[in-house]
Amino acid sequence: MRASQLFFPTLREVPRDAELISHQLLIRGGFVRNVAAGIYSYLPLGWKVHEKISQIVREEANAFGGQEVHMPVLVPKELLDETGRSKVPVLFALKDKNQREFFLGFTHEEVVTDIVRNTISSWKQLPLYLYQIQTKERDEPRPRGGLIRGREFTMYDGYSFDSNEEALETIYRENYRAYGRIFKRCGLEYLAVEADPGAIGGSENHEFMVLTESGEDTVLRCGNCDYAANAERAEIIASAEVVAIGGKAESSVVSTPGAHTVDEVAAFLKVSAEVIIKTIICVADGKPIAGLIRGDRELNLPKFVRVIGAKEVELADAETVKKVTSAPVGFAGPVGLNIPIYVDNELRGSAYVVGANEADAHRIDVQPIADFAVTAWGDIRTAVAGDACIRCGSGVLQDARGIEVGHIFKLGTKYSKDMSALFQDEQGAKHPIIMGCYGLGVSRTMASAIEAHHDENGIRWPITIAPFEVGIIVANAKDESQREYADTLYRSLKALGVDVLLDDRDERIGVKFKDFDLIGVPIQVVIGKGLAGGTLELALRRVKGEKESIAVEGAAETLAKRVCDEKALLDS
RNA sequence: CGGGGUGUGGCUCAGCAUGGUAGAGUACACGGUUCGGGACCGUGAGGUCGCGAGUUCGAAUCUCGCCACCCCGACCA
Repeated sequence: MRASQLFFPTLREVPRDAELISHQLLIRGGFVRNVAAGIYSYLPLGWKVHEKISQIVREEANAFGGQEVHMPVLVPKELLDETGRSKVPVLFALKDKNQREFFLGFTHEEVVTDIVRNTISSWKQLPLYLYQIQTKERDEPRPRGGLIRGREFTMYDGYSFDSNEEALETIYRENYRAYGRIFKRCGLEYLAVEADPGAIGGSENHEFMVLTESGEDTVLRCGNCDYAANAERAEIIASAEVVAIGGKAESSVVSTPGAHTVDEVAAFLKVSAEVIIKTIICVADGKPIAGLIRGDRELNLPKFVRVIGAKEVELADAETVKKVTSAPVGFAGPVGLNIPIYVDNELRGSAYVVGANEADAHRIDVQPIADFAVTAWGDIRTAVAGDACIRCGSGVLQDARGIEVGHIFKLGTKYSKDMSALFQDEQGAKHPIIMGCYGLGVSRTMASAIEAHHDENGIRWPITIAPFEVGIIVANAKDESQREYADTLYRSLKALGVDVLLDDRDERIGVKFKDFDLIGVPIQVVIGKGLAGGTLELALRRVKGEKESIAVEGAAETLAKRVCDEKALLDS
């Protein structure tokens, strides 16, 4: 491509509405343009990157026997009624001219299961793996960060169909490995972590996180074994035993005027947050309950739901808190509380500080069981760095930030049962097909790559997903010999299969450097004053400030080889 | 959905407190000078000041309502 012909409207300044670096650079580099909240158009450069990522995903899915299909964006309501998912809140809904109801596809389990149940009837037709790379529509409560979380985005979604658990295990591992290869080829450092399955259900599942400082998720991994989990999901080893009760000081109420938060209470009483207990009033399936955790910890709602066996748990509003504790928010405590009290495993000590259930007062020297009834103990707090590893017991968890770019699930028979997708075994007996689903955010991977690879001048695309592999800069567009040679080199590189951008614009060289750095051309060649002496300059975007000299003689071959070398660094 | 913020040529912003009919930089067009890291001079074109009411002789500016977008939280299949 010649830059003079290429539509890539770069921006000098940071767009006002873009906060995240990937969002800023995608817009500044002319990759995407915003249309509405969470909805973007891809311009030529953006689409090239998008398609390069898609192609890598496609190749890896095909490699384990995946077959590409393409399902519709419009999904009839009746199909989602079969699994009850027509009530999912993020659905975009619309009607056709006959008032028939449709949704815009947010994921395609029902659609693909419908295809399979109408075509598959025997164990001999399994296994089957179908996938698509398609636009998904979700009316997210809060789109954010450009391509990181959009309402319209591109997702790879794969679906496996098997007749037995072993086969599901096999295809699940195939996907697990393929995802690893995909992110590696895209030049991304990733981590597969155990995760909460959420409402999609199923048993085993893994999230694939791209590790970057700006990630919105916290992941924990063991320094000793290979355990890794989303911090939300990571389990915590229960304390060995309950400390014996007896001989402890009588609890008493002290005045703590204006101290609502743990920090304020800790400062006022001159104690550490570790000896303060947070009493968090929640509503579980309509009934108030209390969850007790250490002052410096976070209550983990998914864990809490499992411990108490409720369908749904949410934080109580201020009014409920007042009704239950007869005190304003900030002074709730377990002593004298007349609702079920669940206590985090960690709180096995004595002499805690808790709220006194009256304004501006806390109670000190409190011990669970001795001073209040414990409905049940449980793991209800969110794990943090420093906690012991649940798997090996000896390692300590370390934290990192990540962006969730993929999530794979063993679904089991959840959807096949709801939709009667059955197969007959060798004996002729009918069973629901065993399924798995595998999602990978293509557009989110694109943004994540920028989050992971950028500097103050712009994007540093890994060469495998860069919009161009090599960029040629003509230093002086008015120099006939430079222009002619650049054109020759450009044609030679194209003939060698190199994806090359020739900057033949009548611009000062500074403009060209800035644009190339901004859009992230990985290998940059300058045809300048050295041409007369038989040399060109070569710079790598990923290496800062270094230029090397290469010979004009065989330059195209030299560059083509460099492209291969750079790719090999990622593919090894 | 709760909290905060922002809407003024394509882009980034000033002007608003104390109303008098819109300005800079950049980008764009033309001319000239430049030419190895976003050049300089000159000329020119480009704006229903988010939308709608209201107050006023007069509203970008004051009042009320609405909308859009961004950030934090809730949520996130």
